[in-house]
Amino acid sequence: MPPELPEVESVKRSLEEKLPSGTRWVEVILNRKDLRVPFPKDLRKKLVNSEVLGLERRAKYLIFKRKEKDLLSHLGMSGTWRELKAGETLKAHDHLIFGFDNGLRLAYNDPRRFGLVDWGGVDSPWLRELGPEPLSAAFNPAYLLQQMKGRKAAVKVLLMNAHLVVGIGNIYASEILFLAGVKPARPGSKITPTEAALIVKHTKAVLKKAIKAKGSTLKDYRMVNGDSGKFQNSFKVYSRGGEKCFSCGAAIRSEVLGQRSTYWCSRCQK
DNA sequence: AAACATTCCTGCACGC
DNA sequence: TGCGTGCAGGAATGTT
Repeated sequence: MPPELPEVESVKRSLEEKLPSGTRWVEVILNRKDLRVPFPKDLRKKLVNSEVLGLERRAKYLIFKRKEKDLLSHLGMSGTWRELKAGETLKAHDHLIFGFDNGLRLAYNDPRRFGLVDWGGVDSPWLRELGPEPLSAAFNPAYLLQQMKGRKAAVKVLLMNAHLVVGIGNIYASEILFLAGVKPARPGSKITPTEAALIVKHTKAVLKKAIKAKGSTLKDYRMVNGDSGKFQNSFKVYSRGGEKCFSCGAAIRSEVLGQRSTYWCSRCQK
């Protein structure tokens, strides 16, 4: 459930309140042996009695920092971490349970199992090859323009490429390009310096707004306490195929691009 | 019942 | 030629 950057960031923040630095694992229960990849064999042994030093987010990964190896969690398409209330019975697809010495109990639920839980810090294979964070100074117009140069892939597909920039998925890619006034199918090589600057500006703006709204809940995504995000109420184009553009009134178009449904206004976006 | 918020892998085409 | 890179397509899976 928390697929894109704002959702993972919101999960991280909601979890931080409940997991102060120094909290220790006291319970680790595996209800199956794998998600997208196998759980580490020694997960229980290595976690129990160790401390959570803090939580971090890199791209769409949630990181439990420890003195020992860090623990990574990726939520795939349908993963959630939720707090288990006292006496709460487990649900279908509660694959992993963590208990902590402050009484917090967490369940990782993931029907489709595209998520993963594995060891790994910033230098791990999971994180090593990733591009810059979109909210960092490294993601700037000059960088984006250079990355777009000579590439014939659609700008939307490139924006969703984690080697180029992380954290942008199918929802926010459409939203960003609408605000930037750029058609999603435009080849990267055709992006002008002015457009690159607009894309960078609106990427940062939309992601920040979405984080403030605690992400977008389409169906599964929830924060640790079960709350929904609110940013879905602010979508300008995503999931609005056939509806009127809020800016110009034209019908929002929808087409599959790079195997993902894509939404845009053919009048506002060039 | 086709679609789905993600990522990784394969295979082909192109260019040096 | 051979190699590296970019890009398209497919797969993993359960739910609605």
